[in-house]
Amino acid sequence: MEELNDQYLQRRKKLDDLKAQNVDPYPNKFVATFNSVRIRQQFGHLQQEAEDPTVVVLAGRIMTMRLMGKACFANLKDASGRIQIYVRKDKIGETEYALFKTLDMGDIIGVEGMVFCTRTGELTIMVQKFTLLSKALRPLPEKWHGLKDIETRYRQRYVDLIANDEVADIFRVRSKAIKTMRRILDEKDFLEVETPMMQPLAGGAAAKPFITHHNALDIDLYLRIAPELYLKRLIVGGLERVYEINRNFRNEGISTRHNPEFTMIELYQAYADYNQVMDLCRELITAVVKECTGKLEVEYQGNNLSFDGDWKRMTLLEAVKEYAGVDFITPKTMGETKKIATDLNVQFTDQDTQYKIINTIFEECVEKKLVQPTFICDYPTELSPLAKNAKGNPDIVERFELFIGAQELANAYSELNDPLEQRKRMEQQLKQRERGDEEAQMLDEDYLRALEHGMPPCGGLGIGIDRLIMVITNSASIRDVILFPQMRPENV
RNA sequence: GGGCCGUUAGCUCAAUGGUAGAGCAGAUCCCUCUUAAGGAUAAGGUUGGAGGUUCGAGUCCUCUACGGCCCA
Repeated sequence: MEELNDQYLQRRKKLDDLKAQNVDPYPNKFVATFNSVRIRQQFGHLQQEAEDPTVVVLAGRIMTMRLMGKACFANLKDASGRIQIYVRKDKIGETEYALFKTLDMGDIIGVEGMVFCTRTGELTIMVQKFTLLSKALRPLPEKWHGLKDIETRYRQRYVDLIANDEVADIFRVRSKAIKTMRRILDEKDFLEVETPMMQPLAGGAAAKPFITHHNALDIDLYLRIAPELYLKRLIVGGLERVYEINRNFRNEGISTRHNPEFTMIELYQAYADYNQVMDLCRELITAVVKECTGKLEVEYQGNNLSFDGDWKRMTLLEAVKEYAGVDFITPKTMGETKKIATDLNVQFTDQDTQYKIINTIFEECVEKKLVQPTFICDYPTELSPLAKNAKGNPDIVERFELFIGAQELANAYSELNDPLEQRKRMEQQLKQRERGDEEAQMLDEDYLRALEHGMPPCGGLGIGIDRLIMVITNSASIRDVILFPQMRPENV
């Protein structure tokens, strides 16, 4: 434990004094009849200096105190907002008032009293009785500037939430966004399911997994990088429409847009293809934007994003042509491709295929320009081992990714349901893995067995929830939309 | 992994290489419509850590920890 400062010691002394006076500083419960927002709703009409005889009871944390001799104004904060209280010696009596004066900012109290409106027009509770509900031993951050230090804000999110009112708003939006998606999918008869987080094979995406160990079984398990292969097993099983909202884990770097654990919604719809999934994707995101912001325009990091109407749709090669200025629609030789990449300062290895290099050009030169919602379609087969080929074109799959604010937000395809083709693709992946590509996928025999039982045609979609929340809350860093982002451990 | 920036009182921030300061919070006192309440007094620091240069280091150098931003 760090060294105790003067303020901590002061509060410890007050705590001891309270106990000596038989005041319980941590009582078991308190029944409130109101919260701050309901008080505003019910009594907001009160004119200046008017009062209402209704007795209200509410609880909250003392955020500010203005002590004036025999009377004190304070502000309480609860989950719904802040409300002013007014405590007067002549109303609560000498002993109680003396006790009130020993309270500190940060203490949690319950109050009972009547609502009135001050001369300056602020709705206030005239306290008749108060109860200490929890003594705070640590001081609050600066009341005007709040808690600014980014490291402390992430490490001690509880202090961040107490001191900076707008932080909770982000997480209310997050909750609302997820509820909206659930509601829409439930209306469409999707079944919400839970599939393993610990998997014997980490499949469904190109990413490095975390490894853990099960002692009783004495086997290594991977934290999942995606739920895809399990959800599609459920499609084989006949559930037809399933979705899961949960964490994925990827053992990669941490940045403003990557957290090792992040939240995805994945959904699969039997008998649909990627075009239908594209409509569903747009419907979901549009509804979330509308529900959370009230409009279809969003200000994101200096750009005005419009979610109204149809969203731009282009193929990968069209996007590379338009935004990187290089035309791969007319076929190029490998030599030409490498020269173009070199000219664009895009790095590649000798083992990279042509499409791999084009994809890298896309990632480096195009993604950052995809600010407005844009569907990129028709990905190369070799980079999409779980997606179904476009009709009559073995090089291209029916797949799209959605980009918003220069970030990949969603990924979807018509799911590959040909078990023999899938085996071939997984064997190719395995070869790449053996050549040292750590992100190439593993061969999952049980998944192939499932496909051999017959999976209906199916469209699948994954949406990165954290990034979606970043967009609708105009957050620059993924850490601002994750309550407890991953940090290097501190020395406490 | 590389580059740049940051780390000073509980919090928010100052301080040409020359006595580490302010506001808020805390303490004591005054104050019954304040709201960043006000007034008075006193107190609060191993300047992230370890070395080095210097008569003298918060400031310059090296290493290191943590964080931020950018690049890979």
